[in-house]
Amino acid sequence: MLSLTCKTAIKAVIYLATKMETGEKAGIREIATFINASEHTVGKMLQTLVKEDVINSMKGPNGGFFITGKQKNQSLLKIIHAIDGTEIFQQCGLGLSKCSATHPCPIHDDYKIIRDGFKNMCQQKKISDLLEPVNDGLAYLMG
Amino acid sequence: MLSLTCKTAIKAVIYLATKMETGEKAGIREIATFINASEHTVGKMLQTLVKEDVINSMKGPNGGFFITGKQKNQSLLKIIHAIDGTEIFQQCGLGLSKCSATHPCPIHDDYKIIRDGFKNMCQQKKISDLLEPVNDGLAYLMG
DNA sequence: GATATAAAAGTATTTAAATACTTTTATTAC
DNA sequence: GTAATAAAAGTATTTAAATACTTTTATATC
Repeated sequence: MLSLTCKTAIKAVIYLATKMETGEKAGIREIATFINASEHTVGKMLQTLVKEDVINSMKGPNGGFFITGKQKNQSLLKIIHAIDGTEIFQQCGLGLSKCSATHPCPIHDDYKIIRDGFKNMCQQKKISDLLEPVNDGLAYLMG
Repeated sequence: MLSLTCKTAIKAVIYLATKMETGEKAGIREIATFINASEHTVGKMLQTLVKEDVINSMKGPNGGFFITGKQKNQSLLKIIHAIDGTEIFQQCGLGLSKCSATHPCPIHDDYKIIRDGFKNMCQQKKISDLLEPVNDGLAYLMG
């Protein structure tokens, strides 16, 4: 459902959030290493997140990417929309282009329940929620 | 989550099931047209479904693809496993290769609930269940 | 058994996502 | 203001899925 880049984005933002406490910025290479992803993919993806105001960046020496306290309260959905677009939770389970309640595919209602459940979960989970288990060593961003 | 080919496969099998009543076989072109998919993709995909005993085929004049009454009682999951493999409902929501209860990603538990719910739905739905609304003109395989 | 039909099988191309590379721009420190 | 640093931006390549094309095999009909 989510693209690989989107999953990478979520991990990168959580990583930035773990750095927030110390006020440190993180560079592309550092982030890519920590979440075990391609530097190039991470670089491009971070650019998008900056444009969409999910995170911030500074160029130059001591520059890098960082996140504010306000941004830490953003939901997972915000990241997903920034990377994979806003249509992602509308799509038909069988790929019909115009699937709807009045022109449903055979699994329309059942799939909608699952898809909406996933969307709700992503809407409720804030970056700050996901950060805690990582900080406590109870959850991981790689491996 | 499911590949495009897998969604095509599900629609193709439902279409074959609608033909079962009359005992007719359906050719690649007919199926592809009815579910609005590429003939080539459909051809290859049907070969896989035959190998995996999800459907049957006969070569030669009056040949084509067909499904038996027993096969009509197969679950969606059977089709999904045949096309996308059996690992598909094990995968981590953030793409970690070794995500587990003892080495979880930050959304492990929440994602597992969604993923297991989807799997259960696919396990419970039989081809025969999905066929009915299509036969009754209440659900569609294209559009 | 020759012919026609339709799937099976094998190979090639296209497409979109992911990854890689290069150049430009902004910022800091000296 | 020069040099160094790091992101931004633009372009190119790789990869895997999807799609397309070609040849072979099995079956039915005459």
